[in-house]
Amino acid sequence: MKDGELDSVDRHILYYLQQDARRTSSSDIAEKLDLSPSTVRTRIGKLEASGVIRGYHLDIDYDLAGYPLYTKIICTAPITERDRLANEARKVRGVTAVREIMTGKRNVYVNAIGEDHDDLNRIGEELDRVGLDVVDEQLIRDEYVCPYHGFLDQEADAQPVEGDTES
Amino acid sequence: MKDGELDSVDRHILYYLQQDARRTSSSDIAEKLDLSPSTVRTRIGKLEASGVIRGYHLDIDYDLAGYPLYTKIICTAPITERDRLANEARKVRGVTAVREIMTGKRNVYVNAIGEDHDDLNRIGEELDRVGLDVVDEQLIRDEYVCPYHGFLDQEADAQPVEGDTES
DNA sequence: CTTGAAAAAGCGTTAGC
DNA sequence: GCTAACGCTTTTTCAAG
Repeated sequence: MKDGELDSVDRHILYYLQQDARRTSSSDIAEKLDLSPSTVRTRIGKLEASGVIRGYHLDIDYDLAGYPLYTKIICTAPITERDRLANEARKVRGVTAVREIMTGKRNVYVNAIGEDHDDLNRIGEELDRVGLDVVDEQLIRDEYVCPYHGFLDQEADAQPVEGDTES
Repeated sequence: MKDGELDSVDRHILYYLQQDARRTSSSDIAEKLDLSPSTVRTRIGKLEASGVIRGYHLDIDYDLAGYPLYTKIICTAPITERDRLANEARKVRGVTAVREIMTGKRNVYVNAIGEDHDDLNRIGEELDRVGLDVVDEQLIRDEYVCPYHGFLDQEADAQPVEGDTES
C-alpha cells in the first residue's frame, strides 16, 4: 500500500480502533460507518499489512500496577548511530518505549520502568554500555494517551467534539 | 482492588495482552497459562475495573499514515497547576499523549501530530493559551513501543518463557 | 477456580454487483 | 472496490460444582 493514501473510511476505522482496540469489532465499526463488516475487515487487513497499524497495545497504569518508578531517560547518540542505538535500547529490560528525535543533543528518549532504585541504576548503566549517553532522568508522574482526533474531520472541520461544553 | 496486588497470573495476562491486545483472546491466554478461559476473563475484568488496564490502543505508524509531523513539545507548568494544565493539553486537537514529569522546569511533555506547519503552530499556540509555557519542540523521527518484560519474570529471573516447570 | 452446556458473535470465503 | 450470504470457528455467557 502506498504512503499517505488513507481515505476517509480508513481514517474512521483508525479512529474507532483507537478508542478500544480490543472490543471494537469490524462489525461495530461497519455499523457506525454504514458499511459491511467485510469491507471493514478488508480495510483493517490492508492497514495492518501496509504497516500503518503496527499493533494493538495495552494502556497500563503502571503506578496502580505496583510499579511506581516509571521514568523518562534522555540520552544523546551520535546521529550516525542513533538508529542502531535506539534499537539496542529497546532490548534493555524495563524499557517500554524509545523515541528518536530528529535533531539536537537530547535525541533519544527512553521510557522505562524500574522495580526499585537499583533497577533504575541498572537500566541507566545498560543504556550507557550500549553506547547511549544518559544526560537526564526524570520520574514520570502520570501519562495520558489520547486518540488522535485528526482522523475524524481533517478535511471537514467545524465539527466540535463533545467536551467543550464542560464546566 | 488494592495497589500492587498483582500476582503472577495477572502479570502474565498483562504480558500476553501487551503483545497483541486485539487478537489475543482470553482463551489464548488461558491455554498458555494452563488455566480456564473463565478465570482469565475474570482476571481481565478485575484488572480493567481496578484501573490497572486503562484501555487498548492502536500503535499507528503516523509517518506511513501520511502524518510526517509527529512532534514532542516540551512545556513548563507551575507545579500547582501542572495537573490541571496537563489535562487541558489532552483536549487540544492533534495531541496524542501527555506526560507529567515529577520535577524540573521541563515538566510537561506533549506529543502531537500536526497536519502541516501551520497546524503545528496552532497546537503550540493553543498550549500557550491554556497556560503552558512551551520551551522546546522537536520532530520525532521514530517511536517504538515495547512490552514491559518485567511482567514475566520479575521475581524469578533467567526464565525465558513461562514454563509449567513448577515442582 | 473449574466445568460444560447453549447462545452469540466474529471471521474467511465465495459469488455477484 | 463494496456487498451479501453461507458455513465454520471461536468466544462469551451462565449455570453449577
